[in-house]
Formats: sequence, structure tokens, C-alpha cells
Amino acid sequence: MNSQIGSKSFTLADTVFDQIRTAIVKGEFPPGSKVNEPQLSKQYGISRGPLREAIRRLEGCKLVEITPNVGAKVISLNSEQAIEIYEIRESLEGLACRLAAQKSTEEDCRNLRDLLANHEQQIQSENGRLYYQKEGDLDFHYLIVQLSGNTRLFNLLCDELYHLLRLYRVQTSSSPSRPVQAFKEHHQIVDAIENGDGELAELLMRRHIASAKDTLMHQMKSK
Amino acid sequence: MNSQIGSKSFTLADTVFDQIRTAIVKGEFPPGSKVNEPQLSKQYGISRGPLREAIRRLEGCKLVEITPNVGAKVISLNSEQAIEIYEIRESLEGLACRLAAQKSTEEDCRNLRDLLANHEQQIQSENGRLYYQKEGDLDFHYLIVQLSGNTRLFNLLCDELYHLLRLYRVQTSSSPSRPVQAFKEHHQIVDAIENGDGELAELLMRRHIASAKDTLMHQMKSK
DNA sequence: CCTGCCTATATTGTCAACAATTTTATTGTT
DNA sequence: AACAATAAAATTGTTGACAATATAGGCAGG
Repeated sequence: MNSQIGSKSFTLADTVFDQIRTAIVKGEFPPGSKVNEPQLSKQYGISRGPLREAIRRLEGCKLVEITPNVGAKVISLNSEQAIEIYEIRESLEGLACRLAAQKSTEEDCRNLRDLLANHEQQIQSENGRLYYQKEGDLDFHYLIVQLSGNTRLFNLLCDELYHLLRLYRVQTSSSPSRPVQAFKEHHQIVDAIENGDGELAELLMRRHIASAKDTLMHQMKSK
Repeated sequence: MNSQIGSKSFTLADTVFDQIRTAIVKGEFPPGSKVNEPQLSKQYGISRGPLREAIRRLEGCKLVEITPNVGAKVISLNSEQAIEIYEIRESLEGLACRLAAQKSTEEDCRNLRDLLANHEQQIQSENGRLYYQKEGDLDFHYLIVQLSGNTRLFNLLCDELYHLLRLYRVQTSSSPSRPVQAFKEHHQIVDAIENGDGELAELLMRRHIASAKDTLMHQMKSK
């Protein structure tokens, strides 16, 4: 979640980067709104120097867009862009699954099962169901990407794409649907990983994400 | 190639970012070498403010690594990391191919054919062969990613991953091998795209890149 | 000769002021 | 009232200076 674990983030630029990123992803800054440097520098009690560095990092994460002499504004994702991201995610998480199936140990698989079992328990209550829709699904994907062992893939997905998708959900106030179906699919994926069947694991994960993309495209057209 | 085409890049931070990035990718800054702010600010004739913003952009591209209170240093890619990148590239260019096959027009296909024909001509001379190894191959991949129509995918591959791979080649002074074989495969890929066969196009592209990855892994083990 | 500590130097981090540009407000004209 | 030109304000871009931290070198003690 937080990319500064372990390394005391001394510099102001880095801490403020984290704070602003969290605020953006939570939806506290409206999409398309301007990033006002004097205002933010007052708000966070720092000067504009490190603030501008933080903004440049946000630009790198594609969370803001900078126009020279005009400034930065929070990105606002339309459905087409969200679909672009889903396409990439489908591809990359398929890869993650394949790699995870190839190199995951028995203990890794136990951890995956435990995670799913945990989620299953929490789903009993209405609160739990809500939780699963919002965060539980992501936990699962996080763990698999981690098991892939590809550090760069992990950074790409967890430090960039997931933040963007979360932002999109906040901006459109849409919640991931089909929780029951998704749950089944998660189990199938773990089965494939447990069997070391990379091909199948990849296929299933791609389908899993593609169906989320399809519902999104469907919602889009019906508007 | 240059991400500032069309939008006069007024700010110093952006122009210097481009200059330093080019220098790094060309190998003018040795891998692992320190990025000295006073020195560079003199060299480029700017103050440290915009320079630091440029460095933060480089950090976003993963071309430098910043340690708080110590500074930035040019990344040095080892073989494991290069393989990680190849894995991601394999996945993403497979996606690009599938999308390109789905939506490319007759004219798009003609352009692809023309590009290959051009390369074929240039390959006649020894110089040409060298050219094809170094740049021609990349041209082909560029065009396909463009045809995919996925802007974010284009940015991810062309603005980030390709630069990293180029850097790796420079750092290890290795040149892409198997030019003849690669050429055949390119034609097969265009065939699939022309037939609108996304599945096959994806499969072929993934194989094409996987074989490049394999040679890399082979070189790695033999050392 | 090596090790650890201390000092001196260099580099990074931060700030506040100034210049350049854009945005907003105002005025005058039709 | 609507529009254009102009003036004022706000915001971004840039700079140089200062503070905090890390690095390098020298010195004393073993």
C-alpha cells in the first residue's frame, strides 16, 4: 500500500507525494481539478520546492497531468481510458498468474487458500460482503502478483495501475460487481496455480479480468 | 521518439529531462554512476530547482534511483532485471498485436508491409543488416503498438520499457541476434494481423519476444 | 599499519524572493 | 448588453542562499 515502508521517508517531497496521492485516490481532490501550488504548500506546511517535486512524481504515476505554465490537474478517467487500463491489467495479471503457477511453493498456495477462506468468512455479513467487494478482491490480486516474483511487474501493477483503477471507481462511484461469481473464479485460479498449470492459470485470470472489463463496457454502452 | 513533439517544451525541467534521458540511454552516463546536481546544473546551465524536477521524472521512468539525502544514481540492469522486463514486454506486445489485428485497416496493413519491404531492402548491405539489428526491429514493434489504438499501452511500452531495454543493450553492449529469423517472424505476424486473427497474432508476437528472452537467458547461464 | 574518531568538505534538502506567464477583472467602445 | 482591449492579480517557472546530511580526509591511539 505505502511505498515507503522500511525506509524512513526523510524528504518532504516524498512524504507529501504519499499524502497527495492518497488524497487523490480517495477522491478528496475532484477529477480535473487544478493542483494549486500556493494553496497546497500552505496546506501541507512546506515550500513550493519539494511540493513541485512531489507533483512531478504524481505525473510519473499518471495521476496528474502537467501543462507548462498552466500547472497540474488531477486526471479524470473516462470509460475508454478505464478500458485501456483493464486491457493492460488483463495482460499483466495473466502473466503474473502464469509465473506464480510456475514458482509458487506449497506454503504459497496455503496462504492463497487461507486468504480466500478469510474472505469467505467475512462475506457472511453484509458488511463483509461490502468489504470483499471493495478491498478483498484486491488483496487476492496483490498476493498473486507478489508470488510471480517479478519485482518490476509488482511495481507496475501495485504502484501504478491499481491506484488508477481505484481512482476510476471513486470518480464514477462504481463498485465492482459480481462478487459471488468472482469468488468462484478465484478458487479456480488457485486450483490452477496449485497444479502448476501456468497456461490455465493465465487463461483463467485473463477471463476473470475480461469479464470485469465487459461489464464496464456494457455499462458504458447503455448510457 | 521524442515525447515533446508538437508541444514546445518551455520549461527547463522538461528539456533537461529529455537531454539527460537521451544521454543515459546512449550510455554517456555509466550505469550506477552518481547524478551530481551541482555538476549537472553547471553543465546544462540551469539552477538546481528545475534539475531536481527533471531527476524526479527520470525516477518515474525508472532510469535513476534516488536515495534520500544521498542522491540519484543511474540504474544498472542485471540480467535478471532484463528478463523481468522481457516478460512484461512479451505480455504487453502480445496484447498490442491482438488489438492491432482486431482494428487495423487495409491501409494499416499496407504500411506494415511497406515497412518490412523497406527493411528488406536495407538489409542487402552490411550496413543495412546492422541497421536492422539496431533500429529496424524496433520500428516494426513501434508501429504495431501504435496500431493497437491503446494510448496508455503505447506510452508504457514506448516511453518506458523500450528505453530501459535500449539502456540494457548499451550497458552490456549486446546486439539483438537472429536477424534473419526475426525477419521471417515479422512477416508471419503481419499475416495474422492482415487476417484479423488476433489470437494468432498475439501468440506469434509472444513467441517472437520469448525467443529473444531465451537467447538472453542462455547467454546468462553460460557465463 | 590499521582502526576509530573528529574535522572539513561537498552534496542534498529546503526556503523565500524574483521573473515570466497566465488568468481574472476592469474599462471603454459599439 | 456584448465585445475587445487593457490593467491588475494570481500562478507558475527559476534562481540563489541557507540548513541539514552525508562523504572524505586527517589525526590520535592502539
